[in-house]
Amino acid sequence: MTTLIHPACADASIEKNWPKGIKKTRQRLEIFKVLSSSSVPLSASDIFRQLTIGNPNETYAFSTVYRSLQTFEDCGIVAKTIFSTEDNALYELKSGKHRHFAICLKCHKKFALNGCPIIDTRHMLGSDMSDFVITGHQLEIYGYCKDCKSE
Amino acid sequence: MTTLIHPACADASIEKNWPKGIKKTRQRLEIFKVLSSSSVPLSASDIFRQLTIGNPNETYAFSTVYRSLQTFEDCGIVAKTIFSTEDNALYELKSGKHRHFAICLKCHKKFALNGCPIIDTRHMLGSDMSDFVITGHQLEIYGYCKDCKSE
DNA sequence: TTGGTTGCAAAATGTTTGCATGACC
DNA sequence: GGTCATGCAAACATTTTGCAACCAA
Repeated sequence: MTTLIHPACADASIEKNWPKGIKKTRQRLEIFKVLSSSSVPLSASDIFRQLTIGNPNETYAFSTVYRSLQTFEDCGIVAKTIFSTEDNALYELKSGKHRHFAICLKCHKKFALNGCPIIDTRHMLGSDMSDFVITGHQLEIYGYCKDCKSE
Repeated sequence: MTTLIHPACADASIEKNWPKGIKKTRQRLEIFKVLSSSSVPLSASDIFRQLTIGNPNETYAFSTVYRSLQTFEDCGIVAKTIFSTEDNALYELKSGKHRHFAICLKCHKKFALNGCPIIDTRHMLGSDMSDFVITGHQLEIYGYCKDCKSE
């Protein structure tokens, strides 16, 4: 269990994006790396699997994954989402611009969409809801992907 | 455990909307009634609670609630949704027009929105996804409601 | 009557927590 | 060295399943 210069530490984006005030542990660095290398949101099990596969001689606990993700979320660098097609939470690094996904109802694969439709969300709130403060929104598009639509 | 003319059976909307081919049991009728009397999606526990409170001398099983909801969903009269602010599934009767909700991030109350923004979802799919077949979408608006925004 | 439905209990799944050990700063 | 994070196991919440008894059609 080496604590020398860990490969993950060499990554410039980690140095730059690491939240202030939280310890840089081997586990958190690895989880961050897994997240940053994925183009779609991952479940805790996805992450755990990648950790153990990628580092067969290290040990990881599921609770560490959950706690690290929670910490990252509290720091504002990770977004937790529950899609309607899954029954568990998925996590992704927050990038500057938020994204939406098209999700296949059969294979559950997710496809990042081009940007975000300019929705006049204000307009949707009735006059009786003029005091609701909008901070964000989530949009998911459902359907069938290329591989599943023919079946 | 009377099986005479049950109050729920007298309700015209149930007679009219009941899916063909599934048995009309006391439990299913009561669950349908709970769903149809709510303006927001309900969890299985919500429904179970209302069943046992509303009918103290009847017995209900949690599994019956889940199985009935699954049956209703299969028949196409109930929609199951998992909102990102909760970690469990919510159920509602499908009305003709689909709805969206504004959800308070603090108290998790849901407010039905006025209709649906006309989103050009097709436009969001890149040219590489021209063979994705869109069947629906889900939109949630997040923020803080009147009672929570000041805190 | 008969197959579908229920209640109960137990299992499966995803997530959280308590606590002693261990690692970062 | 002191504090915070980890690993492990156990708790927890939600949902699913097996099975015998029961009920609607």
